[in-house]
Amino acid sequence: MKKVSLKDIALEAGVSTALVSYVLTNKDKKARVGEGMAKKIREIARKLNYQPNHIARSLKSGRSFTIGLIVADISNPFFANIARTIEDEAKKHNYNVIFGSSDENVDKSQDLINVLVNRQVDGLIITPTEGSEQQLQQLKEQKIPFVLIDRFFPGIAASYIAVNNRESAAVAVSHLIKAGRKRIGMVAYKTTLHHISERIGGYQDALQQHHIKTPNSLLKKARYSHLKEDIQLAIDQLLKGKQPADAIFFATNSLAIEGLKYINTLGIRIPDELAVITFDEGEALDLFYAPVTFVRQPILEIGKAAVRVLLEQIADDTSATTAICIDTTLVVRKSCGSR
Amino acid sequence: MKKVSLKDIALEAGVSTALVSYVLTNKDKKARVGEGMAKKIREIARKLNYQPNHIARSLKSGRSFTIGLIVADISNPFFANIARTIEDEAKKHNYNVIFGSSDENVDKSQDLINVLVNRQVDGLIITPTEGSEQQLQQLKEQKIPFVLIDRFFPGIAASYIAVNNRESAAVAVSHLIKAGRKRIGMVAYKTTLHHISERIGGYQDALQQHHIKTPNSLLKKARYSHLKEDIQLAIDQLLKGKQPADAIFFATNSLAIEGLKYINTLGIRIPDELAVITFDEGEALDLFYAPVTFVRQPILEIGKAAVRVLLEQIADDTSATTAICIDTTLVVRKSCGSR
DNA sequence: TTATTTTGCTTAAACGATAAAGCAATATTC
DNA sequence: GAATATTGCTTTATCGTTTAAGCAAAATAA
Repeated sequence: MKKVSLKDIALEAGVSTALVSYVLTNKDKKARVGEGMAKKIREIARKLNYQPNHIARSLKSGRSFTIGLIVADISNPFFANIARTIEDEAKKHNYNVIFGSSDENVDKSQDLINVLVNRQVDGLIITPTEGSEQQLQQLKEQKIPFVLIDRFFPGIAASYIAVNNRESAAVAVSHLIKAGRKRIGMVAYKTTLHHISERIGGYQDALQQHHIKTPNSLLKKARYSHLKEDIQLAIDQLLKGKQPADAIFFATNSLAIEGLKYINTLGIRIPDELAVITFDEGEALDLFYAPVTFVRQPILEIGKAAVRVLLEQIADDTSATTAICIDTTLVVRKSCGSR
Repeated sequence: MKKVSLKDIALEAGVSTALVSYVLTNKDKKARVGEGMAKKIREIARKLNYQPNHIARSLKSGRSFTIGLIVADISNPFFANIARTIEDEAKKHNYNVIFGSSDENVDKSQDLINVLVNRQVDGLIITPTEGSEQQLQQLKEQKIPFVLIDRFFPGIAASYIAVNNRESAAVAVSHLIKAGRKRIGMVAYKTTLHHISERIGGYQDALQQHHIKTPNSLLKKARYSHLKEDIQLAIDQLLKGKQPADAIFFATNSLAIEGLKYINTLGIRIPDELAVITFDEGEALDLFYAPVTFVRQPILEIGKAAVRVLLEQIADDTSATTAICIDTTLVVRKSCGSR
């Protein structure tokens, strides 16, 4: 059974396809289509179960009503949740989402951008990877609307939705300090990405503000590509010295989960022997025997804002950028001990 | 800066668009294009950074090289992981993925199918919701290729990728029995979906096989729409009677996590007071103080098989269906006690 | 040298939908 | 009754790409 097109309806009604198009896009009044004929066409369309061909429409209109979404990894709960809110929000505006995972890899990111742009997405929501500045620059030159989420490059004027990473990190670390911790370590990614630098900056701000001298050796960085090994090494180093850390601040979800898995195997009790605090939530952190205190990023807001800003940009067509910084909340639970 | 089209290249090279098309789709030999001209065209294309318009191509070819993916909820790790493998596998074949979440809701599912079909996806990978039989029937009538994952309807001839739910459940429950548990409860979804029925069937098979009389009251069903309340009630009922259950088999990931959260608040120790086993993995279950024994569904295989079968079906165009049943593995950890 | 083949390109139609412009026939105005 | 406006539809061009068909000019064969 072939797909039903305007032509089929036109044939059956004995009119031109133009007339059918006018009626089915509800321009029948404007196009002065006779009432009787309009009704007849609608009926035939229903009878044949006509479904407009979105591709043909896109070609004509130059708009695909599709958003491209590039995240680091769609199987990471943080991104999956963002993807979900973006999907929902997009659908409200009759947009669909094509997604891809960059794995924090510049080349994959470029590939994805190419593919999505070739597919004529109307705009992109991107979690940019380290070193992807030129890619964004190119998008700007091509006047393809895009919005960054989770991170951005201070040197590149682009719309983005982010949280106040520095303050949030400082609040988290201050919380550890107020809970009586003296030797606070941090585990971050080895990256130049701004959001991570800011979280590290916030960690250092808080220590300094409370006049806690902390050697640089308590700041550990793990490679994305060797997460497990690097985290284990980092934790070993943090905990096995003469003056072991009494608290660890994890820069993200995945770092915390991987870290806690290892800490579990070491038989170290949280929060008695070690306090733990992290960015991002996750069911794993809820279910942990000492539910982990964390910095909550408002995922729903981020997703909604990203879609809103992107659609504005698509509609506007000016190259003005919008930067949105959203506040986080510290959700205090058991993993930092008394308070 | 407008998008570069074949026309622009043709203009610059002083030839027709047809020639450019032949060259850039590497049909220059077949179409007897002069070597020099081919080279010239390729150079201009590179210089202008020509990117083919995928939409126009799709319109012409009738194929979009896009797969529609409908899952229950993309933010559920199980589906997010499947989505990831489908994305990767699709990309290998130059396909992209548009996704949507049905929330186990028939109407949303129908909406999604309509939207994706209108967008001319070449085929669909679907986690069908309860009551969506007609939707699938309609897809069959429209000759739109689709593959079901996770579940299927025994009454509908369709391609699907699933695991042997019944045996897997029986193996899980037998494991509990061998670990010395006598009163084994189960928490499932309240649904007629086949995979859940099968898991329940497997639970009952195992009990019967080991001649363990178990009242029906130990089988609990939670509504998807009222997960939290229903699970709490179920667990209360399972654990607070005169003869409380000494083990619980959760039919899925989400049930287990929600259940364990509540069990935690009750202060019940796993596995001493209660053994727990579940379908599906998850970081939360790894990080749990008694890492949870679970039935592992080979997500990678499922995703790959789904894409493979779908692409075969798209290529073949016969209405033959392929059903694939994959074995699971029981991953034994701490949550069922001694063994 | 003439006939035939090959080469290198162009023309034109098509995919399905949209929308401006055109054109009769009917209705309204003066 | 002639001039004008309105109605109801069709024609045609367009979006960007593909591809069969066509057509000169050049190369080869007879």
